[in-house]
Amino acid sequence: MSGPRFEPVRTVRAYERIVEQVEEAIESGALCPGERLPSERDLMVQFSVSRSTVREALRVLQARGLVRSRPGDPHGAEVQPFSPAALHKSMTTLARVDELSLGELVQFRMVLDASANLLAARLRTDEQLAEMDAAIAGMRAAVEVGYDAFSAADIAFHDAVARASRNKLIQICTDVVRSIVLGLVSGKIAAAADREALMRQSIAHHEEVLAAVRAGDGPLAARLSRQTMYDYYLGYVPVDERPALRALLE
Amino acid sequence: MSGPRFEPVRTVRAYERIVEQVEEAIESGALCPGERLPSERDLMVQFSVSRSTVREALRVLQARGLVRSRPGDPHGAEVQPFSPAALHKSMTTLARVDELSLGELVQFRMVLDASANLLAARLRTDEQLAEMDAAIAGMRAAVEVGYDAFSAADIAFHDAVARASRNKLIQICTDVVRSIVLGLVSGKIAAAADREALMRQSIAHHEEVLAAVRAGDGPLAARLSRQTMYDYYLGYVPVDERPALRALLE
DNA sequence: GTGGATTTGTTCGTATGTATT
DNA sequence: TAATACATACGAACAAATCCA
Repeated sequence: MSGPRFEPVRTVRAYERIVEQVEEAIESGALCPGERLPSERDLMVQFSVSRSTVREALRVLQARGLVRSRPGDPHGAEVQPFSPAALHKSMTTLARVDELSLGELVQFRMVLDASANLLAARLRTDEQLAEMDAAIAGMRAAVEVGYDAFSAADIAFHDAVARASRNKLIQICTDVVRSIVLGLVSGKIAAAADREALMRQSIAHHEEVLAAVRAGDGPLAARLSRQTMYDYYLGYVPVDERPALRALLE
Repeated sequence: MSGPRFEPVRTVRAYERIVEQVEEAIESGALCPGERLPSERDLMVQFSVSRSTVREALRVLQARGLVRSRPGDPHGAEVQPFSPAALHKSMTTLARVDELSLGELVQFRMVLDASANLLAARLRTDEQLAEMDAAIAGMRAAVEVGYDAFSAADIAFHDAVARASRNKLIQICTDVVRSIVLGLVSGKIAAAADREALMRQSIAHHEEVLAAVRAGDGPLAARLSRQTMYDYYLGYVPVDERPALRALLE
């Protein structure tokens, strides 16, 4: 005796309904960054729930980076502009609990950076080219100063390339994965004995990459960027993971 | 009168301290998936905070996908195995609030899928090759059945390739970005008049890719996979975004 | 700058429905 | 079935932070 096909009911928490509604309002553009949510007391009236429930919803929204609330602020929680912080958080968690290896992370950086260079070689503006020039000049100047300054200039170069790719997803993922990788190895690099030689070699490689980008040769820029990153990080990647990295060098 | 350089104090919420401690316990491996947190009442004793504060912390941990709590469960919140759900959520949010275009998303899929194929061509096992064969057979069988079945088989193929790349980050990002793209266009594809022709063409392309992977020709597999995806999605990408896609076809 | 009003952060107590034993 | 322990949700209260007149 088959009656009407009923669907399983998942009881959804009160706070979750609030999260959904506010999320929808923000993602649809009804609420823009800088605008304010009603106060907690107003929200408990509008949703007809208790204050605790409102607060649990706000904590979730805050964890997702959509709003921020400060004690005593009479204007209510502020809608935040999108930031990759939440993305960064979950990817960092992934790296730790799922034991993402340095090899996998560097491999992913090679993929992203090569693609960014490939696209940048065809889509870059002269202004972006100038930014890359400036970044390499910064790297050169920073060799004497120290690793932190060098790393900052290096980041500026890769950021300029990522922007020139005109793909926001590549930009953001580049940023997130890079900071995770640097968190794992920057200490070791800073302490390396041959640090200065590594820097000089890296600069030379970056100049080759930039020349290819300037010439509009995407495939060459991509290949050189992979090689550059490979050479730079190889020493910190466990031996048994190196073949996988080499597989990207074709 | 410059005194000692004091640093600004950021008052950190009580619930945030709880989140940090539990997060650290989970990410360090002290708490493993399947294990249970103490009950809310025990937690309020251990952290010497109120029930509401404990609950706000649990909501945040739940939003990050680290734990899950059910009403009435006498064992307390359960530590969850990592799932890309949180990653998926934040990337979907990014796509909506930052107005990620379909072109950018498809471009990113092309980058990921090409890299996965490049690596798979060199690292795949015979078993994974068989999985890809089976997936393509499934696609062929599904042409008569309908778009949903076809899409499922298509996903199975790309998943097999991603797994064969042996890079978890590529696997997860592939999964996340694909589901976002499909959410945007699957309705249009299912309703397309020339749907069946598209499917048959897609199958032929997938067979070429697989042949390259089987032959161990990574660069060829990568190039063909880019072309396959380009052809499949081109019709749904706005005209002004198409040049950026073509830039990946070298 | 001061004070008062308002808001968030946090606590406590209570009631209710649910899952386990 | 009953007992127990749990999560969910509510409401009142106080302290600390913020804003505005």
